[in-house]
This record gives sequence, structure tokens and C-alpha cells, in this order.
Amino acid sequence: MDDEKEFLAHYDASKYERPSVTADIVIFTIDEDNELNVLLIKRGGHPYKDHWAIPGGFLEAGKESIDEAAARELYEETGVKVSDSIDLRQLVTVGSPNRDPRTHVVSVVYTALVPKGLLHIKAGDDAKEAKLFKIRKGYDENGDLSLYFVGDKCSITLKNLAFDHDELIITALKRLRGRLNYTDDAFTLLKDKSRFDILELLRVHEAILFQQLDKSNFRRMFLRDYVGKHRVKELGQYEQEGKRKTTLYKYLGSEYDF
Amino acid sequence: MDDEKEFLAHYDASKYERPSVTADIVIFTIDEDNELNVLLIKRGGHPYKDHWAIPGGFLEAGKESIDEAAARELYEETGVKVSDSIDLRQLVTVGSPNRDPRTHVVSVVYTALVPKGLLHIKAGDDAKEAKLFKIRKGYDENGDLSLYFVGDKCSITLKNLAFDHDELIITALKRLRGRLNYTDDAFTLLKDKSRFDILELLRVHEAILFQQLDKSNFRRMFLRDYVGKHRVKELGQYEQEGKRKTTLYKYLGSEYDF
DNA sequence: TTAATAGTGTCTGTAAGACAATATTGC
DNA sequence: GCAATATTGTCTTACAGACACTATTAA
Repeated sequence: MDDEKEFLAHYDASKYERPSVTADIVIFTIDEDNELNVLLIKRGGHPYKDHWAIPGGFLEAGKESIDEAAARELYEETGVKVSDSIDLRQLVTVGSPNRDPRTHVVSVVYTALVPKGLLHIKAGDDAKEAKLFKIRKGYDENGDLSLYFVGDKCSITLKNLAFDHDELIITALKRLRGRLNYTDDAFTLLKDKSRFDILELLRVHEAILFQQLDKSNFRRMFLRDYVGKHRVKELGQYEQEGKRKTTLYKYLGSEYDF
Repeated sequence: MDDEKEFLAHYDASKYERPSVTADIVIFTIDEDNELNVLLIKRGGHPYKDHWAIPGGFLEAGKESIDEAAARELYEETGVKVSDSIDLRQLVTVGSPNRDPRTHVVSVVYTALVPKGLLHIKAGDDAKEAKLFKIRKGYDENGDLSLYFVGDKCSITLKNLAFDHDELIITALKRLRGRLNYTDDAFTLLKDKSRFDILELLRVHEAILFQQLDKSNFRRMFLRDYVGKHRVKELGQYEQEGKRKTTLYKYLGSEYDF
């Protein structure tokens, strides 16, 4: 064991070439129109100056874990703390030597699901501007099915994004959709998951899938899989303005962790 | 644009503290006894000298992508090339500052599924020894359900592994199981996926799940989901020694990519 | 009274788990 | 013939998609 201590004392960490590491985040939310949104920032510096990108920043080596870096970055951009029952999870790690012209950058990419009410968006260090964009289906110049992003007074196509962020957003969306039926992701996007009705949850699913769902079948699934299994509690009937009264529910918690 | 060129010319990459980055691989295979195995190496140097660990190595910054580093590492340890129709995919990225006592190491962890016939195991640079271990269910000292690893002349418990590799292997196994029903992972573990019968595929599923499956129901699923959808082709009836003849199949390819 | 929203009921095809039965072949 | 393996069949329960219907309330 002294052997090991001695080894560590003489270990020279600068011996190998190291890449930079960043934590980048695809932040999804649902807006007032029940549409799926993504948070983008306008880059203030080179490279890709003035291009839109997903928020992110460098890992402070030796000081924080990569998950902590992502949480810090999320907080700096949106004021949201990970403890606020949002959902921040790893998506993928990318690390081609040339994806950033400055130097070799390995990016650990996260997806965060945040109710819009919690977001207090502010442009961080590198950013000129930060705002939400509606995600819409569309077609690229080849006529292939693609995505574009509609924000206040501007609209961006997928391939105008900085770096490889176009691919990252697509991967994030695919994963979100794939997970929808066997996770509780949709609940974390509700305005208030302690007080919602079935239709609100349905709207979240529809926003993610870009597709209308059958109310009746959704209701049956919800009652069987959530209420029936005590993962959601019925709060009773409540008045709501402008509509007939409805049954509200409270989300209790997840059982899954993979 | 000259602006950007100038910026890059003066960019000083050494400005920020950087972590080291490694690609580590959980390599699974199925042995002659139809049991699930994992490849471990015995560390030859500090830290964790003489402890067993999953293979891995440092990313050569600027020279290769992180996926390439994983492929290189797999090749160095097993002689297997990624083109050999094996399955190498990202599992998770871990990066606590203190998980490696030398310096801050961010590890991008991969899972590889390799038929045993392709493996030509050799101990790489850092390793004294490399070999396959059967993965078995067991109980730890608290009586909790756990895993242990049985190799030629030795047996290892989960928490005797180096670093946080115990958690990584558990995560890999959980993921493998979770993916079993909606991916084609099991096919890549077959001895020969161009020539197999239903029982062989069943044995792979059983090995992964640590659980017996009903032949009849498995067969029905296989015919419906694979043969029926032309993802597997029937080759016809074939003699096999010591048994009655059986129908062989050929795996054609995957449809999924997430 | 109409329109919108909340909620119920039903029909169909398909899938999963349990398990029984038959068929073929080596020994 | 016996044992092992391959293959088929059946019964039950559960779930998904489509769609028609009723109930309540605001305007």
C-alpha cells in the first residue's frame, strides 16, 4: 500500500494530451400552446459566433463531476435547480476530434425536462441571447422530413445550429419519444404535477409525439397503469373556470430507475 | 469569417484545466455452458494494482473520437474489430473528480456484445492478465441480492472490482436486459447468427435474464416478430449430430437504431 | 340551444403466460 | 421402446386502437 501512495505522489498528470470536456443540455419544455419547446442560446463568441446552440459549458476539472457540471450549467442558464423535481439525464457523449475547431472537445450531452413555469431564462457567459423555440415538423431542402425551430421573431432550421447540435437535438427527441411509454417523463413536464387532470397529461404526450391521441384509450391506460397502481392519487372533483368541473390527480413518484 | 480564423489562431487551448478521458468497455459473451460472461483484466499497475477491472484506456486527444478509442481498446484487448458485426454501444459517462486517485478521469463506458468464437483475449498494456468470468447471481455480506464472477480458478465479488466498475457492470446488465425485447442484441451474441436454431436464441435470452423461458411462447414470438417480418430468414431443415434435425434460420439485420 | 369538454362503453385484433399434446429421432 | 428434443395447439387474461355514446356546463 505504501507502494501505491508512492506511485501517486510521483504521478505526473500532464503526461498525456487531454481533451476538453463539456456538459451540454437539451432543455425541453411545453409552452402555453401545448407545444414542445427547446431552449437555445445565441453564441456570443467564436466559434459559430451568432449561431444558435444548446446551452453548455466546460467541466471544471478536479472540482465537480460531470453530472454536477450539467446541473450547474442548467442553473446558470435557467435558474432551475436539479432538486426542483425536474429531470436531468444523460443522453450521449460525443467526441470527434474536429467537432469543435478550437481543440478536441468531448461533450457529455444531457436532456432536461422542465415545466415552463420554473424557467427563468437568462443568457449565460458565452451567450448573447437565450430563448425558447417551438419545435415543429418540416421539410429540409431535399424534401426530407426534418425539424425547425420557431421563436419570437425568428425561425431556425436544424442545420443552422452550431456544431453537431442538430444531431443532438434529434437524438434527444427520439429518446424522449421512445421513453414516453415506460417512464414517467411526461409528468415532469406538467405545469403542476401535484394537481393536474388527465387532459393536461394527454396534451404533454401529444406535444412530444406531434400526434393526436385518443382521449378514451389514454384515460383507460392512465387509470390502469397509474391510478390503479397507486403511482398517482385521485384528489377528487374540482371546479375550473370556463370549463365543467374535472377530476384532478397528484403524481406520487416513479418506480423505475433505468 | 476572418474574424473567426483570427480567433482560432490565437486560441490558447491550455487555458482551462482538463480532465483525462478514458473509454472503458463492459464486454459480454455467452460461453459453452450457455452462461453470460464478462471480460475482466487484472490491473498490472497502480492504482488498484492486482484488482480486477473492465478493460479500457485513455483517449488520445486530437487523434481519435471517443467511439474510435473504444473500438481501439476493444481490438487491443480481444482482437475483435467493430466491423465484425459485433455490437459496441455507449452505456454511460461517469466523471466524479475522485473516482480515480491519480487525477480527474471522465470515463465513457461502452457495452460490447461479442460471440465467444471471435474473442482472442490478450492482456493489454496495463494488464497482467485478462479472462472471462461467468456472471452469477449471489448475495453480498448484507444478504442482499448481488452478483459475483466465476473464472478459471478464481471467483470475485462485485465490490472487489477496481474503481466504480461494480456499478458500471450492474448498469450494463440492467440495460442489456431492458433492451432485450425491443432490440436485436441477442442475435449478436449467437455463435453464428447466419445459422442458428430457435433454441440457441432462447438460450441467449435465458443467459441474459438468469431465468428459464417457455419454449413454446418464445417460438411463437420469434416466428411472429422476426420470421413473419422478414428480419430473419428460414434456411430449412438440417441434420445436427446427436439430435433430431431442426430448422435453421439466418439473421438478416436490424430495423431499429435508437 | 349549442358547443365544448368530461367521461363511459364496446368491439376487434393482437400479445403474453401457462401448460398439454404430438412428432421425430438417436440410442 | 425410451429418452431427448422439436414442434404444434389451446386456454386465459390483458392490452391497444378505433369509435360511438352520454353527461355536464359555459356562453
